[in-house]
Amino acid sequence: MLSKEELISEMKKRGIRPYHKRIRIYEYLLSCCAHPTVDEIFYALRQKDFPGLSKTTVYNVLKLFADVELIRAIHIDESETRYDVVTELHGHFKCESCGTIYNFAVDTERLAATDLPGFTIHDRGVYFKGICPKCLSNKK
Amino acid sequence: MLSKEELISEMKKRGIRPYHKRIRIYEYLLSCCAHPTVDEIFYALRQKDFPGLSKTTVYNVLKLFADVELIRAIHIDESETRYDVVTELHGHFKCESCGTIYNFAVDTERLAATDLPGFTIHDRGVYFKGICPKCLSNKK
DNA sequence: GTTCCTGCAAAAGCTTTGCAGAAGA
DNA sequence: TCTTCTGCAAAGCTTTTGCAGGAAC
Repeated sequence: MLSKEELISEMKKRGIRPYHKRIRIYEYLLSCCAHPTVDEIFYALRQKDFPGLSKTTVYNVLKLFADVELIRAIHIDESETRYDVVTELHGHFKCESCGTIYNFAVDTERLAATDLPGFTIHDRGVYFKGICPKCLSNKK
Repeated sequence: MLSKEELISEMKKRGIRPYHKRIRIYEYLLSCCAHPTVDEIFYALRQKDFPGLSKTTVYNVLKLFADVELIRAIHIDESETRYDVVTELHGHFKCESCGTIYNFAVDTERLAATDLPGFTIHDRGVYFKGICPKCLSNKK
């Protein structure tokens, strides 16, 4: 977990200004181990920090963060964009029962070696869907 | 490429009725090497075969096909669902410049072995983004 | 003081739903 | 005939846009 000063220098490094709300949204993304939707971020911060927060601002900030590659948008399913702080490559598993998204390790070497001659790759995503162990045991 | 009879038996095998429009939509998906959006399918078929075709019908049929796993929905990007006939596992590369989606081979064995103990996996997707060779050479 | 952000409201996609009429079995 | 599908219109969602007021530098 980065300190507030590190968050700020991380933003400045990427050429965006460390406004108060941006910092809180970034902090929330880092502290929240899940992969929140815009709604989750919006309601959590409005309740905790900014009663007058607008959803538009959340959209604006997330879009800005994604543009400077501070975060990554995840489109594992239709009709809900989720966000993830950028770290090393990993896969996302979405449980079709409870909706939770889990991270898992992927073999970066192997994935990098796939047959795309002459292609410039900017982004790689690995998405699995199924049922998580928690939901499987609940059904029994 | 499957014959019409094969298409029909493929549908019956999965418990759905081989109506005329369903067959044509299925044929279109098989003949169209790209990964069409609902709009592409809709306009192509309305022009060629069914002047009175409704977009609702296209949505309905695609949803039905996906439910019986005749096709697969691809969510590589926000705001546009694309469709792919189900074959063996492969990756999708979306060109950020021209929007084309290319297939590529992925190492199924390796992907299957990732660390998800106790998870039931129904669907696996590998999505890359970047610039395709065609667009790269156009820029030069 | 000037620039840039925030937030409201409205608009813009894409997709789903409800229902009456039509087609298929 | 009876079931199931089709298509229109309207609604539902998420996300984007325009613009005025306000905060930051």
